[in-house]
Amino acid sequence: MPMSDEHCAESYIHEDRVQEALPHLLEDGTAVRLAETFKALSDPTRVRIVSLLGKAELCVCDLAAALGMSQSAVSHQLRTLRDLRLVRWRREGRQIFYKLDDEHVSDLFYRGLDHVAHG
Amino acid sequence: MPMSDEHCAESYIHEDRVQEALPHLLEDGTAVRLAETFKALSDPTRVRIVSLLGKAELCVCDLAAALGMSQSAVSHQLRTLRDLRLVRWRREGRQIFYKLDDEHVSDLFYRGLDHVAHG
DNA sequence: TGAATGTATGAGCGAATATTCATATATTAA
DNA sequence: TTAATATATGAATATTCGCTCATACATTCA
Repeated sequence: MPMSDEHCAESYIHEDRVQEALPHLLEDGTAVRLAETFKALSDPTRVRIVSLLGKAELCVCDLAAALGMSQSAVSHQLRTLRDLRLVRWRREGRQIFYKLDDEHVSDLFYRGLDHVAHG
Repeated sequence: MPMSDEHCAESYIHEDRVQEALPHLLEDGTAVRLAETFKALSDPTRVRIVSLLGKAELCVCDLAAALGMSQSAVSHQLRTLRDLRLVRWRREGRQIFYKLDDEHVSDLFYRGLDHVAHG
């Protein structure tokens, strides 16, 4: 599949290398969903929230106090995490408890931490 | 360490739970660096670049052609990946070849893909 | 040297983001 | 019902982001 355009002089500069990699190029939809997943963890506040929720089920108020942030700010970030299914929640009276959705999330979290630490 | 403020009625609503989680709360600097790492993978274009560079060492021109994007756009994104040490590069003549920095990166990438697929 | 090629980068623009503030919703207690 | 508490949310704002365009830089070739 020659795909020449204005970028390279020839159709591909390194035809062989490209043909090897091209089958692994992510589809548009997959790339968007994967990027969204990482984006969920791309903010310091959300990462700190995840570091707590990986260890205990907490209500919004606990999180706000532990992080030293406003209830509103935390709530907004929890919404982001919720929308991307990184956290679960349950109501108990007037409080709502959050925890991580599954081990995929903490897996991802600790892999990233590994990279930061020994990278 | 009581840390009462305007968020909760008492110092903490769930003292025990918080004390369990608090030691794992990420330090500010760590949280920022971890978030930056995830942010590097939080864009569809960068994720697609990584999906290619995980399989072959490619020059900018190859990438641009494979992605159907401008050389400039790809170059800008590679800079982001470079700054965060997710990719390595080497010069060969007038071309510059990029590849993933280490397995931490592809590890992270495939973990995320797992979450998207079987999440 | 000068022209061509491959790559990097700064400015600028429209879109997305994180927080604050004010307010709405939901549950409990009086 | 009314007041209080816990949480959610919309609007506004400052910042960041991804791309385009134009151009600069680096290397090779003639």
